[in-house]
Amino acid sequence: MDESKVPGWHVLGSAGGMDLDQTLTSGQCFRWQRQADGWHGIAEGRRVTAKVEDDMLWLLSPPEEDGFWRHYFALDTDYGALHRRFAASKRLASCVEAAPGLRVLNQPFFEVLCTFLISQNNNIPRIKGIVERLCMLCGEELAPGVYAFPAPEALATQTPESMAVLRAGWRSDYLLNAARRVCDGALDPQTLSALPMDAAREQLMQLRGVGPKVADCVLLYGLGFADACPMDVWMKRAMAVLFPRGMPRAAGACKGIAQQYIFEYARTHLPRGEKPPAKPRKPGLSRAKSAKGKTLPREPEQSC
DNA sequence: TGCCAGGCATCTA
DNA sequence: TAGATGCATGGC
Repeated sequence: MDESKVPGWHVLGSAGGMDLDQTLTSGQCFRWQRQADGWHGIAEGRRVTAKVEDDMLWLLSPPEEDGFWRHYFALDTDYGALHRRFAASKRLASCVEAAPGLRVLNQPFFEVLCTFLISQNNNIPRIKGIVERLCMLCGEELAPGVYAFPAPEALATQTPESMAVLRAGWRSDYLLNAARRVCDGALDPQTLSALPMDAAREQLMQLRGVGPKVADCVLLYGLGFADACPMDVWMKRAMAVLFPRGMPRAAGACKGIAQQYIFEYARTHLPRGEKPPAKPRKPGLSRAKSAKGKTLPREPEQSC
């Protein structure tokens, strides 16, 4: 037996201040569970248990998968340096203070696409439930009762009838269509990654069920477009973090997303020591929310 | 029990 | 073109 393939606890590397609780509960991923021995997760057919001790990231996984997880956890991004730069901005410093251990994960494209299609007009507990049922329906069984996220080919063979068990509502059609577009080559992550970000966003939005929000999440989490965060989106999210008064019930999730956007925006847009540009003035949030009287209250501007 | 959710497509004025 | 509405389901 090849000993190198035996899963065992080992150090992947310095955690660099990463906090798994903050990162894995921020709403960017949906297949992690906290258990007594650490965080249990599945990505791209790989199972792992992860924990941070003394700022070292420990994994219980086959060592040959270390490269995958190093990329997944973005261990090569120097968040310490980022945080020092953020200190120049009151806004960013507030976000860092709220969740200094938050990191943006690099997740598999198809998993991100599907989970964020599921996320629309939905809440996180239910999103997780639908994702788990989807994996049980057509994902590979990695261990008794443990399923990988479905491959596009496996999902594409499903039907609206077979998808009914997901209880995902109209989102099932979006999932089927997305899987089939990936399978027929019309949607290819490598091609998308090679495009300029705006072109990649435009192509994603050709997909039924993908609007600006879902497209940006796929660009950011699933395609490595770290700057998939237009200024107005960034500022909307920042508002939710810095001015929580009047936030809807999902404030926790909103905060997580806000911080992720802020980190990535600042990382790619702010030259060292430079202040972020002024916030453009925009009307409130989405039309639908305004119509329902759920618009976040506007707050006075803060200079950064 | 009823509101609302990490949107989006479609309809209407 | 902007605003309104409906969509399926379940968490809270």
